[in-house]
Amino acid sequence: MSHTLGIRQAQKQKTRQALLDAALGLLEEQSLSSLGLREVTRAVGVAPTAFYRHFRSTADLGVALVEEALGSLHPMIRTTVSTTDDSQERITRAIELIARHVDGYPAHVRFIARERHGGVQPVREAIREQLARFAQEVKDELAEDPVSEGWSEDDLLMLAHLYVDQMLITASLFLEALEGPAEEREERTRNVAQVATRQMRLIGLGRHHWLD
Amino acid sequence: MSHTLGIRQAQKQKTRQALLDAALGLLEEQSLSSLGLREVTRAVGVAPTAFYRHFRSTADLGVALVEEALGSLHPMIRTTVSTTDDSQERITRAIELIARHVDGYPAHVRFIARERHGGVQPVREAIREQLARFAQEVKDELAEDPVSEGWSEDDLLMLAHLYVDQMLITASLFLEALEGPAEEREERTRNVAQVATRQMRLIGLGRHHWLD
DNA sequence: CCATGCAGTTAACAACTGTTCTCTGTAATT
DNA sequence: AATTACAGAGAACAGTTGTTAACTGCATGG
Repeated sequence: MSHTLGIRQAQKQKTRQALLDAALGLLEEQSLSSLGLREVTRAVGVAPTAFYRHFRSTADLGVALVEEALGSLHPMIRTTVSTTDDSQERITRAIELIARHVDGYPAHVRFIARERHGGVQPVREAIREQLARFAQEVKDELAEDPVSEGWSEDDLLMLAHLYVDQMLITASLFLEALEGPAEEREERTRNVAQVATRQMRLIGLGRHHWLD
Repeated sequence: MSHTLGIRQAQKQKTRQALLDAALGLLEEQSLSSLGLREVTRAVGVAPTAFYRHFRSTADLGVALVEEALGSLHPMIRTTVSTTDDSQERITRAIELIARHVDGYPAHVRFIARERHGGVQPVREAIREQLARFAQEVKDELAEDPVSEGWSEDDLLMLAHLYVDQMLITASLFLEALEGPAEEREERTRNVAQVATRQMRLIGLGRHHWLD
């Protein structure tokens, strides 16, 4: 059903993407609420007014960035949790997946971590919504596990939220490890991985003894 | 050793506090990186240049706010964790303590949650530092518990960080529950408390079976 | 092939920003 | 009582911001 969109719409989406990319870059050293529309267009090399052809405001652009960033996070979380029962190696692999994702999309991870509690209400809302959907999916994934037999829906959801939050915290810590001086970067990354792994293991233990 | 500071210095600290309070108020609907110095002085009713008598920049003010906000959070966390072994009632009481604190200092909680991953590096650093100190204290508190016998220092610290992060998440959720429309506020608050309590219980379970 | 639609431009606006310099009043020191 | 220190005021600066209007060129659909 996909129509090869004309040279016109193609160019439009190209500049739109350029605006998103430029914004994401500028947001490495500030938050969305201080991001100026002119700042973005200047970075792209386009007139300030062109901005309005794509977004109503920077808040609007922020919401679009949420879709993009959590769209890329989406498959990561699913595979992560589907491999996360309690076994040591599987947890290690899940943590590695997170680390790999942070390596691949650091700006996305930073954006979500920063704007989740940031100063722009519509963006917070969008992130909250997406994370709730993630938690729901994680819950469904958990429900299929034999370990979850006898669990109430509420308890499955509370564990799912615990997992999701834990993943975001871990991702943010990996990001911090990347940002510092390059010398001890590897050591810091290893340390984050080690701590996160053990926290996951502890949560997994709690999960197994939940129905006592 | 405390000298009754003169009428001069008293007035100075008064306006300084007024600047901090005004800033905290303005930060309810934006993040620090977009907070203007003029905006703050205007809210206090003081000349823009007066700002420089107290802070070098808004980032500097932000660091001062971290001290204030986490200074008020400090006793809460200590008492919270000292009452957090696994027993059901004690966990419930700890969660209530958090809820009470969020009720008492919502702006502080919002500020920390928002700027922890925010766009101003020195402020992020200050928060990171303070939270690391908290984790250290929690570790010391945990070490005295008989349940922690046989635990390595590293494992105690990783559990401490888990607790601290969990507290911040819970506090932020309580805040969100307060912010919405007043009608179902109580229900949302109860729900947050319930979920947080069970997550704490699960972590407590994992803690007890750590050495298997 | 021509008329229309629309992405992007140019110019201008009032309002705002951080920062500097100069000045004033008064509490504190001598 | 005279002098100093210093919190805060006032005015001015160059630069920035979001938004509006009228425009231009070109891909598109009739």
